[in-house]
Amino acid sequence: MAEKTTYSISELAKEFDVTTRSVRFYEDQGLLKPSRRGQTRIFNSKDRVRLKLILRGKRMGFSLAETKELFDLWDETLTGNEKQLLKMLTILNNKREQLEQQKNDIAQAEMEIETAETRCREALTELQNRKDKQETTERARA
Amino acid sequence: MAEKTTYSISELAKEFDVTTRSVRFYEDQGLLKPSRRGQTRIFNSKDRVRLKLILRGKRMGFSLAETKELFDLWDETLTGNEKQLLKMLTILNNKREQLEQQKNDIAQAEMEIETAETRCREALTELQNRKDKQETTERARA
DNA sequence: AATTTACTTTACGTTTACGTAAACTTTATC
DNA sequence: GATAAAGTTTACGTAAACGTAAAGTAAATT
Repeated sequence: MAEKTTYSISELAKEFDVTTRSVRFYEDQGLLKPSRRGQTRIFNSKDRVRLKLILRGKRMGFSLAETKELFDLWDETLTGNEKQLLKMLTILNNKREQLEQQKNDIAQAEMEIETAETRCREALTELQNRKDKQETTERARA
Repeated sequence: MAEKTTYSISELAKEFDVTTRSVRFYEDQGLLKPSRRGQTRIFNSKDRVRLKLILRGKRMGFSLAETKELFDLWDETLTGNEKQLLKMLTILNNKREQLEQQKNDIAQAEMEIETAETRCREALTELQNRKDKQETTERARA
């Protein structure tokens, strides 16, 4: 079972549930660099990985520009001298800190969700109790 | 040391490092509801909490509209009937799933950062080795 | 009293991330 | 060979989240 190595625009769009418009836009912004057969775009597996990263970035609140910056930097790094490599290391550390912040945010949010849920359930049983009580008084009157 | 209960717009802006413009915009969009003394906005601690939540939401990739929806829903829930409460519970579950997704995203990102860092370090020692080698050959020639 | 400082409203401008329509070409299918 | 299906470019439109400028008010300071 060989790995598929090229993709059409609609294949990628379908797989990641985005519009072809979006994919073209990402190319326009320099985030994807498909080759061409005639006019038609041909995406390879590197493009596919990048698309995945773009979307994950979005979910994490990154702008396309930020994601592009990362891509570019990484490309530079690969061909890079010592300075580039060191720069990349500091950037990676920054990203790490960002991720820590996000983990804290998520943990907080989870706690708040639990609190909210507890309150909801309490309010529900409260309502339930009142209903029960009303029913018994009604029965008493009968 | 009593808790501070009211805040000016600039106090809040400074504390959370946003512009007053943003704070006014959030009010405009119905996310904050400060009272007034004359024309001047007076924010209470509930507003302060909400501002904090707004910003955390942003870091987590939520739009203002989404955050507002949550605020509104929670307000309704507090005064709410059974239907509202049940609706809130399902929404809380959805949020939980979103958070799970984000945790996965973060975990992935962390792994990729580690990989990237490793490659960087390898490339660096590689460069270092070449430099050392060159120096020794130079010394040999002397 | 004059000025500075902090606020206010109104309103137009800007960037990001696409949507949508129009008009055209290439490729696949009957 | 006609027609549909998928792809293309060009270009204008839009919603979100503010920035920024203008012009005025209120409160504090000198």
